Amino acid sequence: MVRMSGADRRQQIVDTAIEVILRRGIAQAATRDVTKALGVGSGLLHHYFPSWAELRAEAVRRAAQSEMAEVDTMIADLPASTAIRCLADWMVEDDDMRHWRLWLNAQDEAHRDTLLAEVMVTALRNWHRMIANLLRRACEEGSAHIPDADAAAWRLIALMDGLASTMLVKDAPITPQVARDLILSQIKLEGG
Amino acid sequence: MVRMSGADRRQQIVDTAIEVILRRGIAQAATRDVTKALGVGSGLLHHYFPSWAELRAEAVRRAAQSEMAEVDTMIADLPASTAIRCLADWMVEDDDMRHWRLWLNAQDEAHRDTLLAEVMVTALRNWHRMIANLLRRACEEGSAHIPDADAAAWRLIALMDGLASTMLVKDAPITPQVARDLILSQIKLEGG
DNA sequence: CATCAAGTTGAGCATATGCTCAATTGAACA
DNA sequence: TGTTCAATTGAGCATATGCTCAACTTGATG
Repeated sequence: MVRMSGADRRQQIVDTAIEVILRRGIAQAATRDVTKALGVGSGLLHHYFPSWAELRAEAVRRAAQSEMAEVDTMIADLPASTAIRCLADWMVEDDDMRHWRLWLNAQDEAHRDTLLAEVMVTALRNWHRMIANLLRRACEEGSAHIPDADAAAWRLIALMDGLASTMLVKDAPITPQVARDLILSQIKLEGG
Repeated sequence: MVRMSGADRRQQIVDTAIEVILRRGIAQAATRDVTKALGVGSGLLHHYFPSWAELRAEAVRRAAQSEMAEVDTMIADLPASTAIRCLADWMVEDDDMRHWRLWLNAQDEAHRDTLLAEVMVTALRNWHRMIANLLRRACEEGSAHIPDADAAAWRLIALMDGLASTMLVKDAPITPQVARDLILSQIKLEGG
């Protein structure tokens, strides 16, 4: 095996863990999947991460961060009203729902895993801040009248979570198209 | 071991499976937990159920049915406006969130398990019908003006799901009290 | 070139899980 | 009383997982 510096190897392991988790789902992903994908021995993984729980949490943290950053740049230069519609589209266009799968699986696993819980709470707060700010911007730009942007943001986030969770069930009554419409109608209800 | 008729034993096994699943969570519940709780051999379980997946699906189906029935009788004789507030309270008062845990875990597991997916889709449809009817009743009784009760019901269900899922995470920013307020404000937004 | 710290290995332990199957038990019935 | 068959047993197989640890390898350093 090629020899790497500690920092690089660590990074590479996290990257691979993200891929594995996206492919197999959090509950099904195992340390062996990661070491196999990297072609390294099992001991190497534990040399850098004391436990699978820690690696997993780190992977989810990084995945969540990069996803947030992606959306942030996507909507940064758009008028708020456009950005909001973009967000609804983006939620549905996620190919094969991979990112939603990651997010929802992680949320479920977080009910049992303290490390993951911390990661999810942080990510959740970040999403809330971003969406609440977006709603406030819409008000300032005159394209919306939302009395309580914080509450509205929580409602929107919960709605998206709930819809996504249902969409992922086979033959669910909620299709991506329906979900998108429900989100847009919710935004109208909020005063958008 | 006491000898039982096939039908009774089957029933008893499902009952015990529900208890075990409520206590340990779906992902953590194992056949051994059920047989141990019953004090029977492992073979007995597989004599009545071809696989753990089938028993598990049956247990979730029955749990969901009895929970729906419970709520149904709770709100049947109330005025719609009161019933709606009752529902919001009921969601939050679930002691230790056991039933939400079951519902959310099952939904997550349903992403991978076809049998569970069928159960969840049926349960979801039932909940939607019940809530949509409740909203329509509120309109008839003059306590609400909701243009599209079906869409409103989907939004409410998704909102509850999303809020519950967040609430279950340790140190989450959404407390039961906040969740209750968000649901009630959502109902107002819908025209209730 | 010798040394040494750090990267790396992988067999293997401990544990957990679903499920099988040959054997045993007991209740109902003739 | 004896027969029959469904109910029941439980050791054990196959598989999967996280993690350990003694040993090995390699690149940098003096």
